[in-house]
Parts: sequence; structure tokens; C-alpha cells
Amino acid sequence: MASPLVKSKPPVLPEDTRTKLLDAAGQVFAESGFQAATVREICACAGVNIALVNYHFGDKLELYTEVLRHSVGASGNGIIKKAIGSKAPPEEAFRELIHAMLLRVCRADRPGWHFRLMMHEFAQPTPAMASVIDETMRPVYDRFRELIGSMLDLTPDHDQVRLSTHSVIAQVVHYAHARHVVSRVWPELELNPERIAQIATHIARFSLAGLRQIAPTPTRSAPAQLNRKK
Amino acid sequence: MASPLVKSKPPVLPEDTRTKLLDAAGQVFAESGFQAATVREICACAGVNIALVNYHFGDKLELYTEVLRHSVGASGNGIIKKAIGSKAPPEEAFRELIHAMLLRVCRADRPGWHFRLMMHEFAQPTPAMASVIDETMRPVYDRFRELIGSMLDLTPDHDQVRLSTHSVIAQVVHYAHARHVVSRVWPELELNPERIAQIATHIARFSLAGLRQIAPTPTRSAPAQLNRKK
Amino acid sequence: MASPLVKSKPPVLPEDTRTKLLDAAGQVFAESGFQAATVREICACAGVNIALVNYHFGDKLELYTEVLRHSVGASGNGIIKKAIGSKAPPEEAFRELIHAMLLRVCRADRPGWHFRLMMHEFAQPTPAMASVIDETMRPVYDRFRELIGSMLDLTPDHDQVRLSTHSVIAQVVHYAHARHVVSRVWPELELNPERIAQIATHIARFSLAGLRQIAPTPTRSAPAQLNRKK
Amino acid sequence: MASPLVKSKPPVLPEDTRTKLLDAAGQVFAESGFQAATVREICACAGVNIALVNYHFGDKLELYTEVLRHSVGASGNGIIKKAIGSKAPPEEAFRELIHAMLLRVCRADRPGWHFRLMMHEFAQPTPAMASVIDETMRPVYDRFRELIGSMLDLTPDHDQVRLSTHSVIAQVVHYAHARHVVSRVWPELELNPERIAQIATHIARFSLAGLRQIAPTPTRSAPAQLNRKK
DNA sequence: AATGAATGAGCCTTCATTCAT
DNA sequence: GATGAATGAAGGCTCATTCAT
Repeated sequence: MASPLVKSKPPVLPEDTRTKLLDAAGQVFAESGFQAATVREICACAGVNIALVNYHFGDKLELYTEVLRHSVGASGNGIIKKAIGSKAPPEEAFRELIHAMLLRVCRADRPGWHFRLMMHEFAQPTPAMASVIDETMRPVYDRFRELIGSMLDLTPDHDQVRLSTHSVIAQVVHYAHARHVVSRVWPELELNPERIAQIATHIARFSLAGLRQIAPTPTRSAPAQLNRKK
Repeated sequence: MASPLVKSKPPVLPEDTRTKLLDAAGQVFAESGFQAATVREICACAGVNIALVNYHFGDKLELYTEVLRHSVGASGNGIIKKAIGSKAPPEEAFRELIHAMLLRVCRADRPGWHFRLMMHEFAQPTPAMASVIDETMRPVYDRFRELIGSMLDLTPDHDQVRLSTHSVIAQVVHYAHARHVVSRVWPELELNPERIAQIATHIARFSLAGLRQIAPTPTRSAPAQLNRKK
Repeated sequence: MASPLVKSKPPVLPEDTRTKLLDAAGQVFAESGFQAATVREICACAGVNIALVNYHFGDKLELYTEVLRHSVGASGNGIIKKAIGSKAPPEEAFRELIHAMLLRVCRADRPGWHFRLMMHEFAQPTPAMASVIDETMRPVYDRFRELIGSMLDLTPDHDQVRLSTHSVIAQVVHYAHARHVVSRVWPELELNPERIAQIATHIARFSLAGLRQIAPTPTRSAPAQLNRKK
Repeated sequence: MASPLVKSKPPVLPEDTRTKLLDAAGQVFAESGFQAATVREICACAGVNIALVNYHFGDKLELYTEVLRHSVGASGNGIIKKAIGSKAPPEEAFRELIHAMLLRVCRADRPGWHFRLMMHEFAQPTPAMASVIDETMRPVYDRFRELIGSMLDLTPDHDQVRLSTHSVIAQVVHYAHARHVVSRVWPELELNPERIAQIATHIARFSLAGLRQIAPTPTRSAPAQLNRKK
């Protein structure tokens, strides 16, 4: 190894411009959306020259796309991937996935950006929307359909499965999407980890009951008669 | 002919400039949100001179506020007011309200503007958000809490009531808010009146089952007496 | 006639912004070409706000196109149109046309812009070039071919006619195109009207001799034998 | 092997950076002119880092000047130098020089750069114009004056000599300068070597006839003794 | 009540150039 | 010599707004 005395730069603080830009852009885009955000604000926020977004990313849209791509793979996503891959029994996996998504959706820090960005995509899609959905939303959507399908003993393409999937995802996403409304009609609500866990539990319980209602017979034990899978 | 001296105003000019502007603005704001909409586009769409938004409304934000205020009272809202005031038994009123909201949320025509505008407020609140929520969202929210509270035999302020209310509203609003995602992951879905009725039925059924699950007394075995309060 | 006392605004000085912009743009574009000219400079030169080129013309290229279109019809062009339509015998019409073109090409004032603009088009064509050529250059070109064809007793499409036409036009255009070179290698040359007349006479005489050389026999008197028209 | 101590430079590195830059710059400048060309494009085209133009040449203008200086002496110029120095009789030398210039002016390849660059200088002079003219144009100009003076039996400073010189040079340069116009009004024209030779012949014949006409003695009847001076 | 013209600030982008290594 | 990153100025354009009529 090289001499540890000489030229020992701080090893964990490279914090290069590209990263600073991605960070600032993530924050600003998550706050204001693609259109309303200005590269000036982003650069000011990152403390770098305005011409650097052109140098590092080409233009505003590519910076945005990169922010999206980057935030998909952010560390916080591990929890979702893990929940998607869970081998637990359906109901348990179902609870896990809801909790993971809700955590992801409610955190305002780095890993929470992605869903906040998506909220803006919902209201005003950009050219990047399609890939965002495909890379971020669809895996969750498909896993939910799988789980719900198995619980209802229906194929993932069945109308009831899709509607139920929407019902579940809607409840989770709501806390990110409608957070301004929620915090106005229920100002006391504070989204700390305990609360989030509690809400996740509520959603899971509420939805599992809804699913059982939709399943013609009390599921699992007697998957017998009508409307069954294939 | 009317008296030529009194400068009798045209009694009911069916489309004066102010109205044309409000109409056009409603459409454009509902499409693009406050920020992304331009007064030029609105005026072009209304076929009036660009200086008139300033003359009639002061500035863009006041035009927007006026659009919101105006659209709250729009005729199409009758269906929601009626559903809110329904005297039917709770479960039936609950179904009615869900259907009314969903209809309102999914139609892109004139009376649907208001909710579309709110979708944009969610992603990017304007100074007008507070009053929008208070005038539009809270009545629905409070009525749902009332209904759910009565079904769960809990006060409207109880955590479980609030969480359940969010669960219900989230499912409805989802079809407006996430419509781009929905139409990507489920392209075949077409929101015609029949479909909307079917979705409303699903949400009501799904949610009522969830509510029964949440009710303090284990209702699984006896889903009968659901109306205990305190 | 209206009262000469009241409201007598200066009749010949409307000088509206559009015109001021066209004037300034003509000057700046003629000086620097399309690319190198900046709309900021044009607006500063016209003494108007920079946003007005967008308001009146849409964008820089349309302003440029308008300048070209405008300068084609400028008053100074009458002399060329007159020369093109001259009914004099070919040699005389030939002299007239050369003189008219040379005058047009050498004046730096308003009507001279057009050819100066074309010089820039030559070095660096813009999307407007095609129409510029068709509207400005081709009529002159075709008339020269006609005249030369009749003097050589050949069709206007004959190679010799085309080459000779180029030879003539080249000599005229040269004084505009290569003016910087000319004024460096011959600083004493001053392009006042007398000089221009003298140069025109030279070009005509020089070229008519060239044409006679190309015509197999001394033209006009004995248009007899070989290589004749049709 | 060479001595490992002396840091022997590579004797003739066929393509060092400086040369690569000069080459690329020549091409790009010839295409777009000084202003419109960007150093980025030049460096990309040369495959070198963008900072190297500053390192090697100081700035864009000095690179340009160097390109001009360099291209004057380019190998392809031999043909012109040879034509200038020709010891043939005036008419023959005249023909040679016209052909040499036309060749140089019409070819788009490496040795043709210099004249293409000059075309841009004509439309938009840079600070380098003066020296460009002096080094490139004036030798040709002076030689033409010499030849024409000797044919007209007048001093090179005589007005008629200068005007005639312009007439000749104009015809040659025209095919480079107005090439876009030419190719629009005469699309079939293709400037291959045979065509170029044919055009050169035309110009020479056309111009020699013009010169005879200009000569003080009425030469129409006796085109014989053309060599009177003073 | 309405208009066409005008304004100034701000947008994203790109340029030639220079810095630190 | 050579590099990648950084810089500040300027480019064309668009915005909400206001002026004079």
C-alpha cells in the first residue's frame, strides 16, 4: 500500500459534481416536478455552475431521466426488492410488501424521492414516464397481482384481481400523493416509523378482509367451487 | 326595442368574456395544472385578448382561484351534494357516495374539472390549495367519517375511522390521480359509465368488508350488529 | 381634406416597431449574416424590446425571411425590374441590365441590403436560400440567358449560353461579393455613381466582345451558318 | 535502438496533435467559416481534447490564422505557383493561370481549403483577412495585371487593366463563391475535371476576346499586334 | 370593455476559455 | 503535453404582466 502519511485525502468525501447535481436535482424535481423546476435552482442548490448540467448530462430532460434511473436503484429500494422476493406465505408477503412500499413512499429523504417524482409524473407525464412505470411501478403491481391472485385463487389477469390490486396500491400511494390534503384534514398525523407501521397494518388488515369478501368462499381452506383459476 | 337612453345591458348574454375565460381556464388548468398552463393558451382557447385576464381577474393566480371557486358550485357537483346529503342507511349511502365521487373524478368534461384541478394541487400545491380542500374535499371526507364512524360504532375522530376513510377515498381518487399509470399497466380498461359503476361496486364491497374487519367486536362470525358506538 | 390644423400628426413618420425592426435587422443581417447576427443587437439597434421580434415575427429565422422578402420588393428593385423588361435591342438591354444590377449590388443603403444578404447566403446558406434565389436571382439569370441566347443565336439552355451568362453575372456580383478584397488591392477605387457607370460600361464592352468571340460568325449581320438555334 | 538516455523525440510522428488540429480546423473552417465553426466540433473532428486548442494556439482566432497561414503553403498550391511563374507567352500563361485557379477553387479536398476559407472571409472578414489577401490573392492578382497589361500594352496600374483583371478573376472565383446558386439554377452542372477544363477554356476565350476589345487600338479588324505598351 | 403593442425578467442552452491535475 | 472539469457570458426564446388607446 502507498504511504499512509502523504497525500491522504479524505477517502469518503469525493462528493463530485455529478453527484451533487443528481442530489440537488432529485430534491428540486421531487419538490416541483420537471417543468416547474429550473436548472438554475438546481445548480444553485448544488453550488455548481449552471453550465455543468449541460456538461454532465446534456440537458435538463436527461438530468431528470438520470435522477429517475438513479433513484430507482437507490439504497432504499432494497427493502422493496426484498419484499417483492419474499418467500413468506401470501398474506405475510402481502403485509411485508405494503409496509415496504409505504416506507418508501413516505420518507422525504433520498430514497423517497423516486415516488415523489412519480407523483409529479402522474399529474404531468414527461417523456420519461413510460420507463419509470415499467421499471418502478410494474414490478410491484405484478407482484401484488400474483399475491392477490393466489389468495383469490384467480389468474393475475382477472378483473377482480386487477381491481383489488388497484385498491391496495391506491391506499399506499395515497399517503404520498395526497399528503398535503391528509396533513390538512388530519394535522395531528405524524408519519414517523411507528405510525407508518401502524398504517401499513391497517391497510393490510383492511385489504385482506376486502379480498376475503371478494373470494366467493372463505379462501384458502376451501378453494372449491365457482370462478376458480383456470 | 328597449329604451335607447338607459343603456340597458344585454339581459343574459349567454357567453360574456368573463365566462369564456373561466371556461377556457378551467379546461386548460385541469389539463396542465396551474404552473404549466399559460395565460396565452387560455386566452387563445377562449378566443379573447390576452390582456383581459388581467382586466377581469387581476392576474393568473386570481383567475385560477376564481376557476376553483366557480367549479365547486358547478352543476355537476349536484350529484356529490346529493350523495352527501343522502338519508339512506349507512351502507347504502356509502355506496352512493363512492359512486358519485368516482363518476365525478373520472369524467373529463366540464363538471369533472374540479377534481382534475385538485389532482394537480396534490402534486403541486398553490396558495389556493387550502380553500380548495376546505370547500371540496372536507365535506366528502367528513361525510365518509360520519358514515364509517356510524358503521364502526366509533367517533369520527377515532384513528381507525380516519385510516379507513383514507383507505376508501384513496381507492376512488386513484383512478383520477394515477390514470396514466393505470392506462399503462391495464391498457384495456376503458372508463365508460358501466365500468365506473362496476369499479364503484368493487370499491364499496371491498371497503365494507374491510370495515367489518376493523370493527372492535370480532365480526367475522357475526357480521350482523355493526352499529355499536363507544 | 380634413382640417389641417387639428390632430395633424406628422404624416410621414409612423415608423412603427415592425418597420424599425425590419430596418435594423436588414442592416445587421447584411453586415453579419444570419448566424452571426444576434437578435439582441438587432433590437438594440432598433431601440425596441427584445421580446418584440418574437411578438412580431415569431423567431429569428422568420424575421430574417421577412427581411429578405421585404428587401426583394424594396424600391431600389424597380430599376432592375425595368431593366429586365426593357424592350431595347439585345445589346442595349444587355448594357442596361448590367448597369442596373451593378447599381443595386454596390449601394450599401436599404435597397442594397438584399444582395449583401445574398452574399452571406452564398457562403452559408440558410433555409431561406432557395426562395431567395428563385425570387431574386433567377429572373435576372433567365433574362441574361434570353439576351445572350438571342445574341448568340442559341437556345437559352445551350452550354455556351449558360457559361457566358455566368461570366457576365460573375463580373457584376464580384464588386459586391469581393468588395473587401477589391478595396484592399485597389484602395483608390471609390464606388460613386460615375465609377459604377464606368465599370458597367467596361463589363458590357468586355462581355459583348467575349460573346462575339463565342458566336461562330460576327453576329447580328450574318447569323448564317453553323451551330444555329434550333 | 536509439540511446535510451537522451529522450530522443520520435523523429517524424506522422500525426501529432498540432497537425491533427490544423487539419480538422481547416476542414471545419472551410465548411462553416470562422464564426459558425465551433472549437468543440473541431476538436471532436480531430479526436483531441478541447483544451488543446488553447494550449497549442492560444485561442480560436489564432488557430484560424495558423490554418490560413498553413494552407497557403499547402502542397496543392504548387499548381498555382507554377502557373504564376509560367514563362509561356502571355495568352498561354493566361490560360494556364485561369485553369489552375479554377481547379483550386472548385475542389473540396484538402488543398482546396484555402480558397474556401477565403470565400468566407469575403462575406465576413476576420482580423486575419488582410494577410490572407496579401499572401494568397495578391500574387494572383498582380500576375494577372502583368499578363493583361502586357496584352493590352498598358501599365499594370491602368484602370482598364485593373477592371479587366477583376473581370477575369470574378469569372473564376464565381464558381466557388456562388456554387450554391449555380447548382440551383443549373443543377445538371457537375464540376468534374473535364467540366472544369471546359469552363476554364470558356473563361479564357471569353476574356481574351474582351481584352482585345479593350485594347486602345481598334483591334476588331486587326487582332494581330496586341503588344503595344504606353 | 377591449385591444394590440410593449416590457423586463427569466427560461434552457451553448459558447470559448481556463483551471487543476 | 494532455486531460476532464469548470466557468461566466451570452445566445434565442417565452413568460406573465402592463401600457396607451
